[in-house]
Amino acid sequence: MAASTVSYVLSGKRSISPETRDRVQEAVRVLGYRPNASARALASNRSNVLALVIPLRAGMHVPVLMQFATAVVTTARRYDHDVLLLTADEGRSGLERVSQSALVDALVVMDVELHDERVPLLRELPMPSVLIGVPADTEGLTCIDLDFFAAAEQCVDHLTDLGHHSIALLGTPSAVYARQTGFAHRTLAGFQAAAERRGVMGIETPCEPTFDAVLGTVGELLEAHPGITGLVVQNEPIIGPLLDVLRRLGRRVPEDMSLMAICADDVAERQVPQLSSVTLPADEIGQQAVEALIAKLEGHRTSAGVTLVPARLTARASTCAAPEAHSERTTA
Amino acid sequence: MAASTVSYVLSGKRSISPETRDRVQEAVRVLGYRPNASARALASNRSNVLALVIPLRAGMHVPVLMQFATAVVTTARRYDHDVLLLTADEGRSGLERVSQSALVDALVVMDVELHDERVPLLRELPMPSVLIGVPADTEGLTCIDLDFFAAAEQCVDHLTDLGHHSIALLGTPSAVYARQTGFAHRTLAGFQAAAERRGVMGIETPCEPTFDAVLGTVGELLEAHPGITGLVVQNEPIIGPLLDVLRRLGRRVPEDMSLMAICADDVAERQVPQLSSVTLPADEIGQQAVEALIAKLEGHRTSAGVTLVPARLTARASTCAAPEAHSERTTA
DNA sequence: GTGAAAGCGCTAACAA
DNA sequence: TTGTTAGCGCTTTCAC
Repeated sequence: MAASTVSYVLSGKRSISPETRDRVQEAVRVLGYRPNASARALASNRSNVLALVIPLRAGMHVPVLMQFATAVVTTARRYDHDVLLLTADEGRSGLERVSQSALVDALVVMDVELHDERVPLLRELPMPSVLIGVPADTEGLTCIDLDFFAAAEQCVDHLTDLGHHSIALLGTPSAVYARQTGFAHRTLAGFQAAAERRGVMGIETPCEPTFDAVLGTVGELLEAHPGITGLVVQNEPIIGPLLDVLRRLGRRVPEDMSLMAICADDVAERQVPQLSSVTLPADEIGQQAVEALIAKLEGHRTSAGVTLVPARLTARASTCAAPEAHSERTTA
Repeated sequence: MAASTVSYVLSGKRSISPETRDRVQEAVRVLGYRPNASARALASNRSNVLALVIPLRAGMHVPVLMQFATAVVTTARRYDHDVLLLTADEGRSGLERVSQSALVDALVVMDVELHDERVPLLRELPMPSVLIGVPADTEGLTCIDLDFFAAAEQCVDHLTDLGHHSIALLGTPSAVYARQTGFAHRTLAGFQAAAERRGVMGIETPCEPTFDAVLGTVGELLEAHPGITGLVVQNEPIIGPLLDVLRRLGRRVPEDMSLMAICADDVAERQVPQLSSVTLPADEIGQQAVEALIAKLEGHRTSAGVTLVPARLTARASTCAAPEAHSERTTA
């Protein structure tokens, strides 16, 4: 019984007679044998580890990140890979380190900015990568993300169809826009485009995730634009406070104010009233990211490029027809 | 110039003449040389990777987990280690896999239950580990956690000192108790012990993290025990809804109802009013966990055993003297 | 203070 | 279908 035979039984890379296979498997079981990961990686030039770069920066909402991370780890395990956790604060050097030392076979990069300094590096690295998010120049990259442009459009369309003429986007904290984070920008663009296309007034404002900030932001917003009857929120942590603030301001949801969110379904359903929303399918995106990487690793000729997961809107209890009193036409 | 010389320059494991050292470092810089991680691990029997087992189970609050994870990664990097992310749903087999294949050098295990099935395994594995959390039998283990017993005691003492005689603990979701998660149990025990010691009435109830659940739980609680004037919350996601519910029920904080939380300081400070709290120093705990592991890896004779980070209470705006109207003595 | 050489435990090409 | 063998790229002992 040669060592190579064992190796081949375990990897299935060549055909083995049933008897030998069984004998090997039995021995493996009895001895509790596990191949040494480093030796295997050294010999095969594959570590079977993926790097996941998670942002730990201002304004990122943690539960969503965790949902991505979970999906990535779970999917990676399905393809017999492990996941090395990198924080974005190591920046370029972290990516260089883990790829040049061959610690990992491939990279999943989250929280991509429009002009992300890591993007040129990713093009050069001798290693496949997938971005969760879309930078300005996607040449040579594989990106996957929710179609935030369409998500915002659908929100505006839904509200406009209900007769709302004055709509606001309550966005992410301003730091996120300042960094030119892709998803926030694409949402904003979709919102503006749809408002213009539908001929309704669209106002945008960032919002920090504290109760006072929500109170202040919404207060000023409604003071400056009293005719607003529809709100689109892309900022998970403020959803709770926002509902509270609207109550305090005497605006009932949805009778006086229709509310839409771009967030995970379970978050939308947990609110009172349940929110009409465009779902942010973190599981699906994380899974697709890993599957794209695995395909690349296996040398499949994958059509690189940008994959946008279609936006799916679910109408729930937080949106209804615009109140008559406010339905005089207002144009942008 | 022998390969070994380069190795020694990089590791500093034997003295090198300044000239050779400089020459090597210059060459490394120019060529952008990085040692191959697998080869290094194979030869040295050290992967320089730690495993972090993160729970993704019912009732765990995500931002806190992320804070732990960040602290672990950041600290690990300071000691030149990387972090492999495991989810708790792989259970024992995940730990066996990464340790027996020598993928990692050591383990950080979070979300430990009182009778955790992984604990016996950790004792047997040929690899150091640190638990964040404390199981029932800590023989041979290294554990680190906040002193939740003392945390609860301090909350009760603070409220009792302010003249409150009837106090409730609004705990984690019941699934967390059902799993006998260590931190929840120790908090409960500390709450009961302190209430008894101080001769005040202590009522405990779990609470699910939805608005309706909070409304229901608190409603029933105050109906059954109208004399309650002090609340201790160990359940971060319900803090916002709870403040809202109390407002709806016409109980002002702190005039009618004093409120204490066991949570991260920034969470307490973000509320309106700012909450008196015992801090949950996830950074500190995560950092200490990694440092304990590194010490073990370096063969330091570390006093294994349980390290409880002392509870630190900060009084803020959510607690005050018990209202006169309710201050008739009530005993348990 | 430096170099030479023997592995670390696998995989994969080559032989049979 | 199986065995033999040459590395993979380092670290570390041993010799100088």
